[in-house]
Amino acid sequence: MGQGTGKRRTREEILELSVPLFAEFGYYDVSMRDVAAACGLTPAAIYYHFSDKDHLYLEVVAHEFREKSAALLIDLNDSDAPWVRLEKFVTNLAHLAAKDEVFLRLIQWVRLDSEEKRQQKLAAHVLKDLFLVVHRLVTGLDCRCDPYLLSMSIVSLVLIPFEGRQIRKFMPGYRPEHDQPDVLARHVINLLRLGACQHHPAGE
Amino acid sequence: MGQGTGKRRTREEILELSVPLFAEFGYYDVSMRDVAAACGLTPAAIYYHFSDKDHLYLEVVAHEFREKSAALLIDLNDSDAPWVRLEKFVTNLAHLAAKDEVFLRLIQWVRLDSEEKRQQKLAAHVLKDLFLVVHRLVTGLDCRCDPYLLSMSIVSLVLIPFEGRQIRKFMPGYRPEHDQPDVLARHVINLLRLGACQHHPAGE
DNA sequence: GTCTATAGACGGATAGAC
DNA sequence: GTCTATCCGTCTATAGAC
Repeated sequence: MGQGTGKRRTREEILELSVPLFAEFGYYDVSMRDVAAACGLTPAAIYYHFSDKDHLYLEVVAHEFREKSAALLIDLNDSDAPWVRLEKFVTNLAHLAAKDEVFLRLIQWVRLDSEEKRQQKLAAHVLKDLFLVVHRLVTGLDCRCDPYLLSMSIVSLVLIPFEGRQIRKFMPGYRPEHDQPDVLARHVINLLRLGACQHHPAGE
Repeated sequence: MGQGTGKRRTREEILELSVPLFAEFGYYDVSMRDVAAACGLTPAAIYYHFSDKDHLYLEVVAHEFREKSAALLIDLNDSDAPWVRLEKFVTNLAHLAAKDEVFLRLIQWVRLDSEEKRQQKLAAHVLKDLFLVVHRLVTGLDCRCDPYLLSMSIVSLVLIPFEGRQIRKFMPGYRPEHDQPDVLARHVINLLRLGACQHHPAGE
């Protein structure tokens, strides 16, 4: 192997080791020194691979999304009925959110980004694909709702309970089972199918 | 009026002028110099009123929540039917979220806070009250759902579409009307009452 | 490719004059 | 109460040796 391969490998290692840092602390509260230390390198070495902090951050987020969002499409067969596919997707998303706090927090940081340009890039190149998957699932449902609003609702219903995991423990009515992805997925699916109240006492 | 009143007034002015700063940029990316400049003071003057940056931030968030969360209880009469009260609350929350980006972003910063102690304080003393209001509304609904999960769902459904306002514009299917609080509130209420699909073609 | 060393700006916080 | 002046640490980024 030539040097080119080694260079690429180091670059990827920097990305992978930076992901949890930026996920936990966000852009401003992670210094290039922190990144370098996590990689066992010096700051100067990081600058050899990435022109500046902004480019590093953008690539970190994009890298994490490429890695993780594939898991959401597992088990989604075109042969399944629309509601079955949606249920599988919701369950997959809940499991990803429950397991992967890193992925979840990166989405939050993107939503909060105070630099407009950077946020636009991330929205258009990174988040859009995830949203598109949901949008396609929803349009197959023969729904009364606006597909766009419904897509947004589905993502919100699944992700936000896990985003606020720490906070949620302090809210009245909390029980540990609320942290289980299958419990939340079931709740969301029921809500989407029937609403919050029981209309058919005989059915289901 | 004595000096004590003047001191309290300055202190409150600092709080009010700091709110939009911390809301937009978060804890780490707002310096005491920024706060001082926004108030027309020097950093040393800020330290006369607040012992350190952390205390200032905590009081800023608490102050904003005291100011704004009262608006959510407008029009909520005990004489109304449970579903009417919920609809009013959802509408109020949607309007607050649509109008008041400052309030909305502060909630996001609290959820993302990487300092556990600070986050716990804010969750227990600031967010809890808001959640309690929803929880009480929900328990009056005679619902099939877990009240805790349903409360979380309601808050998510209303707030998150406005939190991601900038991002949402880049997602497929977006139309400007999706930004109107009444449109979203209607969508959420319909979802809660009936689910995403139409079960009663003859009714409603 | 990675290092040491450093420039230059900015951060939180304090001392002491007024 | 608010100021000026300052301490001291950390930040991004670069220059140049190896």
